Amino acid sequence: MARETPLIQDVADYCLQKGFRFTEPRQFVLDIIARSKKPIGAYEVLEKLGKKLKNPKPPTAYRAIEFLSEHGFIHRIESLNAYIICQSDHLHKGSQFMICDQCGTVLETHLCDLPEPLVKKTRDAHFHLTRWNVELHGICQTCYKPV
Amino acid sequence: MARETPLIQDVADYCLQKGFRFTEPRQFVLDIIARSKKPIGAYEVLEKLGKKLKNPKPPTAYRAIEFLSEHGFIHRIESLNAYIICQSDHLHKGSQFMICDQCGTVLETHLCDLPEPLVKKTRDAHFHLTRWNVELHGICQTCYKPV
DNA sequence: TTTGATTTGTTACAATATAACATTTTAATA
DNA sequence: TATTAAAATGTTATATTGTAACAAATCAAA
Ligand SMILES: [Zn+2]
Ligand SMILES: [Zn+2]
Ligand SMILES: [Zn+2]
Ligand SMILES: [Zn+2]
Repeated sequence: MARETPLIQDVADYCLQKGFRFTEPRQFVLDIIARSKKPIGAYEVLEKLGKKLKNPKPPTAYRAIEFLSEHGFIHRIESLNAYIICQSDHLHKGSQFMICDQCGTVLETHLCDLPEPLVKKTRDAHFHLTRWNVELHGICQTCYKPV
Repeated sequence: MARETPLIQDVADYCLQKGFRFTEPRQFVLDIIARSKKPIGAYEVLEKLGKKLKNPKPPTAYRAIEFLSEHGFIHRIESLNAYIICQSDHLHKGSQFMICDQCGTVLETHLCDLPEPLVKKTRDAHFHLTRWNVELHGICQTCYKPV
């Protein structure tokens, strides 16, 4: 398959480097999620995947999603049961998203470290942090209409 | 029904004050979630509810969950599809949880305000924040075994 | 005691996700 | 090159989580 975008190339390189196979389902699912402006559900991915593969079933979509997610190329938005391309150059322990509850747009922001007040909470509780996920809900600039 | 715990009494008072009905499904579901040491799924709530009500169906559990959640007495842990009693005296815009991926225990902590680095992100994006949810994954003190 | 709002009961189904096992692909090994 | 074992996919079936729609009951106010 022809490599279509820089992102596809990046993931191809990553897989080559790490010895993973960048198979058709993985490429197509990455492309589908990357092209989506908003978080996209697994079954919508599956439906679009059907234009590229012959009659794919849920596990095909879910496995590719799992692979891409494990390696940080996409993220799951937990409060939406949906997936979005990493907008912060993958491989980070924490994610933070601003989710517009009106138009559905999601903006990922990157903080290298968890903010100190939260770190303090984990220290106080002797909690050994491995990853974090922050989902901020509200109204985006475009949707916001002051009264 | 007899009022069993201070929490039940608190919610009863709140409902009286606000003009909501603190019906049996709501009381029982609150009690079930409050007694659970760990986040509990809707269908497990439903199963336990079956010991109190005659053959309840999913909407009965989900409606009570929705009510209690809307009014801040319980929270949904998005990454677990499960519900937990509010450990921070309800009515807060933001939640933060430490989730032990080994034993499943969840500890809620309270920050009155979103940490400044995150507030700055929302300001920069002109994002109008309404609520936030922070889910910290890791290993709790009890489960942690240093090498 | 009628009325209207709130809440629940009930049926059916939608949406999301995974278990289990057969088959194929791939690259390393013999 | 033929063999093998790991990785990945195909396929079938099903589990899990959540909701739409409408009828019936409850409750408090008019
Ligand atoms: Zn990212
Ligand atoms: Zn918006
Ligand atoms: Zn709380
Ligand atoms: Zn633990």
